[in-house]
Amino acid sequence: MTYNHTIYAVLGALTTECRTGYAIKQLIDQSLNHFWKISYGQIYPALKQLVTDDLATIEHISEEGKPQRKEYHLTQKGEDVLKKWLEKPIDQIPTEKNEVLFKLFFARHLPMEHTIRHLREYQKRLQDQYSTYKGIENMLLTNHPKDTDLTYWLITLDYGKRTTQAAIEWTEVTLDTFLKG
Amino acid sequence: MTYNHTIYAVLGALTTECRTGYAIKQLIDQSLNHFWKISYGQIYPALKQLVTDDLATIEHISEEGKPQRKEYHLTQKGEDVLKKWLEKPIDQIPTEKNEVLFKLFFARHLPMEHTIRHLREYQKRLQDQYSTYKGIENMLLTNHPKDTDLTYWLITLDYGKRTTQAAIEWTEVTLDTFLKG
DNA sequence: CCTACCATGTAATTCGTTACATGATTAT
DNA sequence: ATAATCATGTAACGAATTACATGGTAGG
Repeated sequence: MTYNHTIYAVLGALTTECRTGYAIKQLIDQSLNHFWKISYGQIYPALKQLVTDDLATIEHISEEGKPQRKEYHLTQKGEDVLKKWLEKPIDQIPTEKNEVLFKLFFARHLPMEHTIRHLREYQKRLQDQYSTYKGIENMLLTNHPKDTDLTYWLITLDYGKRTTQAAIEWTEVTLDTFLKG
Repeated sequence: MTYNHTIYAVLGALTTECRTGYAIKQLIDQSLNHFWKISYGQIYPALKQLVTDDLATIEHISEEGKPQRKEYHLTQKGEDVLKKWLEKPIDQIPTEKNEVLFKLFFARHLPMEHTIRHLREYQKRLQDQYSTYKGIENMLLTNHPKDTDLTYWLITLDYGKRTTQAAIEWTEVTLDTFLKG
């Protein structure tokens, strides 16, 4: 039996304190945002399937003064399925679809101003992204200094910082060649 | 009227000497491979739509001793639609889905060997990718020294090289922390 | 002969986003 | 009041991959 990435993402999220679909969405948005995205349209059907396939149990909870919610917990089978997948070698290096490079490539016979504008805009966004990473990093270091998970979180952040920094440097040298060359 | 990226990719390809669906696939696989992918299942329906919408003309060609083929040429309208899109600001910075970071994040309570294995495997692939970029670069510099398109090709290659190099460095420092720390 | 390459296409399936729909609670 | 947050879901749509199906030509 083979599952898709969404299932593993939800299984993974359920190894943390996240117990509801809502909380899973939050976790992934906040912690994995720069290398993984997910929508409610994926999460809720996935949770349903987990229960059907005995990978998780569901618990309906109605607490006084709180909205009704459904808490999910991994079963042994669920943990096994996740672990097995985590051990498996990585399939593909997926190609990121980069619209800037795409436009750059096909704009080679068009006026250079457009390209320069795109590059400046892209640079700005990359810089914002970099600032966001730094912000999260500082937040983590001051607010969660004991957490053992911290290391792993910082490692994925470091990846984002390094690749973003490299992309920023690319925009700099590329803008230089266009403006000076 | 708004089109999807596939349409623009095919329009863009038709600004080069590519005239058939087969040639378009080859161009994108060879030149845009590190930031764009496409399949025949996208190309042929797109070409059909281009003709329907008057963005391209079709020409059935039967040459002696050659397989039958269909040559497409951009119309003025096609060129206009492409140019207009190329000028438009970039929508989104899409999040690349990174399975290594994903597994790393969720494997934080699992034995470290798995993670180290994944990192080494990833590093190897990144190094291969980097070599490929260098290979293409050298090929371009020796074989197409006059081409004006060359600059743009080299620029997109440079992006790939820089971000890949940054990712390689990340694997190095991360492996270090796991092995020494 | 057989493999590689040139060439075109469709259908099924999977995957993901977006819009829609609902409703309780908390803080301002 | 009302906005923000917590909470759950479905339906429609769009996009992309994969498998399938076909057939010619060139070179070893």
